[in-house]
Amino acid sequence: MITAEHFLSVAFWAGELAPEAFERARRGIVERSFAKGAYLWHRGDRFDHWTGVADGLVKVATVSKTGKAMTFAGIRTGGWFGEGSILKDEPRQYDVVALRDTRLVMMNRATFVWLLDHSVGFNRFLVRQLNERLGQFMALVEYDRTLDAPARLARTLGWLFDPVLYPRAGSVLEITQEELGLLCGLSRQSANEAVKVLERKGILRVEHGAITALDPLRLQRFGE
DNA sequence: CCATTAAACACCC
DNA sequence: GGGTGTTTAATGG
Repeated sequence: MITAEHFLSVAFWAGELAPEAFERARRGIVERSFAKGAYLWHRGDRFDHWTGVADGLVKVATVSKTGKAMTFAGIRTGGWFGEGSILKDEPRQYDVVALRDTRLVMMNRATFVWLLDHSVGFNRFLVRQLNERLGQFMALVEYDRTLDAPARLARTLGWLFDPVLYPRAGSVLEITQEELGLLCGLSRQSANEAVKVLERKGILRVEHGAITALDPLRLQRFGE
């Protein structure tokens, strides 16, 4: 179980819950740490928790039958994910890997279902999040075939600066170019090159181990 | 061939 | 020490 302050600090949507729902949610959450490189779960696992990133960075990916790696999303501190498997009560569809040392907060299924049945605030949050994700996945369709390296990196970054998914995130993201490469399927050199192209275009600023988004909206739509 | 990447190295926060 | 910029050799489409 986690404290009320901690809950509020890792779940921006917790503020939308009525007192009873807030308390139920808090009691249904436990925290757990994962080392860099560790799998939070594999495709096919039964993992009965809805999950938030309290601190860290995580990659949601799969490998196709032909062996091709495919990244669906990166989740940074403050992000919540995995509601699909809980809602449908089915095994995980994707692998999830910690790209750096990461602390997770995990809500058990019974609590999630109770919130779904009793909390309007929780449902509003979920609908908003699912709708936003839908938009991202539609953008993924053209991602692989038609976009060059800078455009792919820009969009990957755009998701990490999504104001609906990360309303308190601000414009600075602590991320290394190696981690960025892992997220969008580029080598470190290519990620470095792509990031400099985008800096020259004035839509972001590169710092040591961090990226500042000067224009988050243009990041998401880059290459359109 | 050309493009990309892994590996190795030297800087610098 | 970890992250970054660059070179070089290997790799693969």
